[in-house]
Amino acid sequence: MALGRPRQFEENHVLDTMVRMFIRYGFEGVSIAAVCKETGVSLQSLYNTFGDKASLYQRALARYGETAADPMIAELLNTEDPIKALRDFVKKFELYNELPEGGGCLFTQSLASAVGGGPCDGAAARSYANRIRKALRDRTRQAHAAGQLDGDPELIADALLAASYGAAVVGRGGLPKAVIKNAVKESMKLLEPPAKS
Amino acid sequence: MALGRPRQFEENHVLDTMVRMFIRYGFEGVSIAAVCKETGVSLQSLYNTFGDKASLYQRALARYGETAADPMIAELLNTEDPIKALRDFVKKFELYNELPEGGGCLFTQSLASAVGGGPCDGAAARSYANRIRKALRDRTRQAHAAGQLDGDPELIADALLAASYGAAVVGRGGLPKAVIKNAVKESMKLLEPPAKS
DNA sequence: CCGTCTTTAGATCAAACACTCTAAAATGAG
DNA sequence: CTCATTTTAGAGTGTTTGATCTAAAGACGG
Repeated sequence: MALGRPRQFEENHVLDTMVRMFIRYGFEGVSIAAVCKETGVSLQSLYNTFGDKASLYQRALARYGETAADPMIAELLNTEDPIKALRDFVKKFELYNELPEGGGCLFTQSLASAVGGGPCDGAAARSYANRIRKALRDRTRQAHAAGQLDGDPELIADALLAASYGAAVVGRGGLPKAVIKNAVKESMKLLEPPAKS
Repeated sequence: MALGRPRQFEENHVLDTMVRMFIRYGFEGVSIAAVCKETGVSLQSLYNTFGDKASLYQRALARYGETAADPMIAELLNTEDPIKALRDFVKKFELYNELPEGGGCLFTQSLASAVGGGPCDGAAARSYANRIRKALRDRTRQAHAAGQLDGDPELIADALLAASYGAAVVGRGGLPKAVIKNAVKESMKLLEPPAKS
């Protein structure tokens, strides 16, 4: 049977552009017309491909998870030395000091502004948060078992999770760069080995 | 001379309602018509009193600072024992676990979603962040001088500042309550006295 | 009661919004 | 080529938006 006219755009490329726009302007701040102009995709094609605006936002969230969160989780889980994995995770907070204009973390924004039951529900961001949390717990438990970590692994994991959202807000908000730098230093203190007795 | 017809609303009461609405729905998610319906104030009166929507948002930010941030800063600065002041500050993070539906911190939301140069610029939230930061530094320095604090006071102050934004996001986003609880416990560890040698 | 000033209420406006419709363009199958 | 199928382009839908305009309502000084 006939396949019809082929698409003139790449789905993932369009999604990446939408991710950037949603991060910069938020769900309500991005109009469908603006997406068309920015991506060059026609209005009807957008609706054919992604459905309505809420679905479009969900697709962007999923794409952001694949391109931004998944690699981070993978690195956190795959680095052999658990304490090194955790320190690398924390070190990355400093990237929020180098955000381009309008840059940031889409999940953090979604969590911070999601209205319950609204069109841009934060369920996707919450799901990823729990995955990251689980990964952090795995690694802190391993580091603890290896004698590399002082204190309760689960407490430390949650402290790092919360700190990551804090860094995202501080960086996006344009607070002094020393804030993240210093917060990273203090988070690193949570990842020090037990004092020798 | 004549004073004209007196107002049928209290400015601060209207602002408080708008603060609640902006926290819940965000800048773009609140329509002027919705504000009129919610506050009972007529459209023209809103424009006469507050100006356009951007000014209205700025007024709401200012009001939020007066009612929410100022008392917190005051308590942080006025509690005699510096280490107690800091611990009370951190303990309050747990309030983000008890947010009403659609509740949250307007400053955190503003920092996380402010678009540069847009109508809802994050300057007010940034200004308050710096005030809180300064207050935290003052108190950590005092605690350090009093021998109540181990580690660099400025680093600890920034770690607490970032942690507070993280807690706001975690609470608003509806992550498990253990996250904030555990993050608070770990933040408290930064506020422990030096080990006796 | 009489002006004068201010606040109200409601109609109104142009622009932007999410979304749909219609028809032309572009491909593969037969 | 011809047909079936899909994507495209662009006009057009009704609604909502932020903001303005006009006129009535309300309170004070005289």
